[in-house]
Amino acid sequence: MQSDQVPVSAATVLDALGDGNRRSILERLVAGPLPVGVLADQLPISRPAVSQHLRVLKAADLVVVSVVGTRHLYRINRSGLEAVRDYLDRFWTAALDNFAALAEGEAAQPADPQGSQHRSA
Amino acid sequence: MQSDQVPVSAATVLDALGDGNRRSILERLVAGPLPVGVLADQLPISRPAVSQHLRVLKAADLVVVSVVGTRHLYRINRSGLEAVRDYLDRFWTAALDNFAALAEGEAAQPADPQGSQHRSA
DNA sequence: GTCAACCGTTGGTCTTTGCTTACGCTGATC
DNA sequence: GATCAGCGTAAGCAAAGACCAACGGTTGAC
Repeated sequence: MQSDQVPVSAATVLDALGDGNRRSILERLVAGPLPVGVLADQLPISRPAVSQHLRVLKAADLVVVSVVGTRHLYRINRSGLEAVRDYLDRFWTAALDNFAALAEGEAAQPADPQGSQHRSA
Repeated sequence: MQSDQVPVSAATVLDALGDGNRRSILERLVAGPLPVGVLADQLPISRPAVSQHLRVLKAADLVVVSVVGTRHLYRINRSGLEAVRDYLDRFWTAALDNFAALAEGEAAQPADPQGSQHRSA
């Protein structure tokens, strides 16, 4: 019910993508739909653990499931990816604006020795 | 040394973005560069906690710091965002290919009652 | 030189969360 | 109807990590 009308929040998707095993699951699903048991065989965790990760990924609209008999085929979904892309684009454009504003500020008063000398601690 | 030549891995960036407080920090920095103390005042966590989060964000190339006297001004950086965009684009195109391949398969043998009836658990 | 402001780091505590074992349910097969 | 394959869920436990207080270091002001 939450996979079509209401888009998931970017926070939910990023929390889902914040785990290495969940990213591994998605990378396996890139090659094509897979059932839970096959995913568990390809990962160093048990099948219930995979099932729990898939629940998180499904809540984030990153995967969809097709029930075929007793097999649950999971497949990558684009809805979750859209939410992240939009979220990141906000920072992207904002970083551009910040950089432009900073360049203007430095052009206005170019005398800033320390600010322009060291860039990383 | 890691902020320019060698791009950070998408895993590092996604792990960094997997925390709500770190995302809040980035959202504050969208409006412009801020020192650590001001960030801590705007967030429900202490200043050392903010400092630790900033260390993670800096390792992920999501922020850069400009030292001005005793003040450390943090600003959003695009390098980390690029890594995530590239990573997500892999899934994006792969999901498209999967969908195309699946459509071909269904067109080849459209007789699949259960597979097309229930789509979500 | 002295003091204050600002920040990074460390040690320790506690919450979060990821994993496994055990169990129950559904659908296919005979 | 009985049996088996394939999953999801709940409970308990261990590892990860997020948090704070205290400390030390550096810079600027006087």
